Amino acid sequence: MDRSVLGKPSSTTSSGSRVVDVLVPVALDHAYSYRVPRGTDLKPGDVVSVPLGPREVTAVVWAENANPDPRLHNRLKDVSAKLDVPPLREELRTLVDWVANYTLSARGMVLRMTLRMGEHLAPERVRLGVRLIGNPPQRMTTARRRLIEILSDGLLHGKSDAAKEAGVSAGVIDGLVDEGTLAVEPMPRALPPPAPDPTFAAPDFSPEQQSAAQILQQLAAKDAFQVALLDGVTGSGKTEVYFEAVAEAVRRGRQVLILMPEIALTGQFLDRFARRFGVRPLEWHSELTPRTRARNWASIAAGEAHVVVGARSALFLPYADLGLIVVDEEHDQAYKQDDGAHYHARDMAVVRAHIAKIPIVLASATPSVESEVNARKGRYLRVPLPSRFGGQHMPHIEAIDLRRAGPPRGRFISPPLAEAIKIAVERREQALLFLNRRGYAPLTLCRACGHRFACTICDAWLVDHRFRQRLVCHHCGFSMPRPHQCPHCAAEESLAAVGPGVERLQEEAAALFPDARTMVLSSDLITSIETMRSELNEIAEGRVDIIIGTQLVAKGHNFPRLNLVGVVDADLGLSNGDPRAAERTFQLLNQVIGRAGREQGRGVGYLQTHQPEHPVMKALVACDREAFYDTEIEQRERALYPPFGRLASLIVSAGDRPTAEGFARKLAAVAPIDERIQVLGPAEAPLAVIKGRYRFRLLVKSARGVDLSHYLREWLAAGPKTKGNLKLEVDVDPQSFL
DNA sequence: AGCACGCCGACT
DNA sequence: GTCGGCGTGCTC
Repeated sequence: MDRSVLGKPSSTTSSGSRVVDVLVPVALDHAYSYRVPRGTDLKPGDVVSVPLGPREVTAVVWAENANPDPRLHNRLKDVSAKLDVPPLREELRTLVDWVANYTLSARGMVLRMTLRMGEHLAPERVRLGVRLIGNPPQRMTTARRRLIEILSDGLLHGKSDAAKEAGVSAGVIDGLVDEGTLAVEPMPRALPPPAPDPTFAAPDFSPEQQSAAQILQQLAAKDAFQVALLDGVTGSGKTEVYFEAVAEAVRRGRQVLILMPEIALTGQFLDRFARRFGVRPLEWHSELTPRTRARNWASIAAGEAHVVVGARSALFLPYADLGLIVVDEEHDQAYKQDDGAHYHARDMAVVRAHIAKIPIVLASATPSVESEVNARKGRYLRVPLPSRFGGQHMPHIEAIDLRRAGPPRGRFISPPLAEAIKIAVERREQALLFLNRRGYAPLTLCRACGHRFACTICDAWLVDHRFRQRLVCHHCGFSMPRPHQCPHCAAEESLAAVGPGVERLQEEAAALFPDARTMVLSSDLITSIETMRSELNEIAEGRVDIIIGTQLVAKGHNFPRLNLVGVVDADLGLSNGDPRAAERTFQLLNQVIGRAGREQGRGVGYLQTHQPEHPVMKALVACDREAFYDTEIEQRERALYPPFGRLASLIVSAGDRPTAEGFARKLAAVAPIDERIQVLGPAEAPLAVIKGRYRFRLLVKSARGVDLSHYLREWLAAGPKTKGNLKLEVDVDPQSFL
């Protein structure tokens, strides 16, 4: 039969087998075609195993292919197997395509994020159990007797559990099986964990909280896309309020995703959830073991997991029936992923909710300027929680003008702040000193010749880490022992630490308050989520008087006896020329100071600053959030910065300066002309060299409604091709300008 | 992203 | 003579 005459679409090759397009989880944008073995039925979304070059990969059927490319004629391979997991729903496949298109990343790399389950997706290993079925053996030994004793109830015991309990090896069991005394049987599958119970503990709300909770609950009761901005000050009970939306979704039998900045995934939060719902939610973050990861993945896909609390990667999981998304601390920078695919999990969460036609709650005490503008324009539903719960007061905030009341040379705690700490410690309250700088000192120099210690492969100073006894580069991780001699002029013991880091601050605090117990909380001193959880517990139990922390301490932990927060260098984030510097500083300082006075007493915050007249400081001191947003929004609007315009950044890097610069210039020269789009640069990137790679940046700026991704795609397709060690990184909607 | 293939330095 | 460094290019 002549198919072309009939014009009938056909998904069969000349040899008669069907062909499907399969998206493989590698850096490829296009799907590959595979033959479908006879007797196998495959639909889009099915998870399969396919041969790819020399290996087998887990991949997903993306489409039927009626007309396989004839150039592939006999190079088509067969799909190896269809895996026994639920197919990826169309909703998720659309999200993968959408995110890849928007961020200009390969679709295969986005798919990979949904398949992040390790290579452990093999069917749950059947655990073996052992049971007493026959007479005692001919030869009785002490080991055998102990084992039989444990199994004397006639019930099925886990094989390894029984051996462990009896203190014998598995060989003893096998011996008794051969004798007919014991039998080995498969254990029934463990029951799925119990569902969260929406009625487990009814919340005790203030009228204000009640009405906010009611709005969110109504939102969660509808199968419609709607973004709500839950806008509540620190301590207003935001979490408990959005739990009511979660409760409603659970009642309706739908799944809920709660996204959090990774570091905020604390035991405290899980306990709070358990207090409301009777069980802990399912966790998803980078520290899960492969086994747990696979199990959680499967339970999410099967719809057995009801509520998932996860870091940004949890957004791409294959939920069986997602009914609600919550993005906690929606303004947090940690939602932006910058290695590999560049995406903002909060924005992509809104996209997923839109595709799935479900509600989404963004929660924050200091919304991103983007979300604030969306709420002001009515695109998002604002749900306000304006006051603290349970009679708590907002902290009283004061600026300490370092130009007048600064500390003595070489010290960083000003007299007024020191006095306040002294009083707090005497009252047996906690104090927090906040400084967003790891290590002991950000710069080391030689007093004799002025030599400064810089990283050899980055454009950055080496940071003194006294605790580790090393000088460390914060960009590439390079480190060297702290020398005693200047490598430049050979002077002995001439090196001076310049500027403060948290370790140096601890030294100063210990000298000022010798009887106080201090603790440094800094990401480089914390090795895992578990150790962080235990350190936070120590603080919560009151075993620390003065906490000295980097921005790690800003996240949602409750320190019950903390009433004083001192910001050691409030200007730190403002100086780097980044258009988001003011927003970020405002959010960070607001959050840090908000740690004070949450449980008892009235919190006080001190801002050590050289510019008390800066809009950020003024807004913080006056507790006038609106004033900050007003000025910030006005400035963004005037400069056509996001959200009033769009940005993309292209970073060209290479092992040598001329190669990087030359390529960046060639690229800029072929940028298509479009009157709505400006291409700025190339200019040396703010961090001009990282890991020995020279970096140049192009900034693309456009009006709000422009399809920047499309423009970039056309441009890059026509532009020069990268080769050798030349690298081009595209970041649509960049958050950081380094 | 892997993984193989390929072409130049120090060694069982 | 080989082992192995990582540059380059392909994977239906």
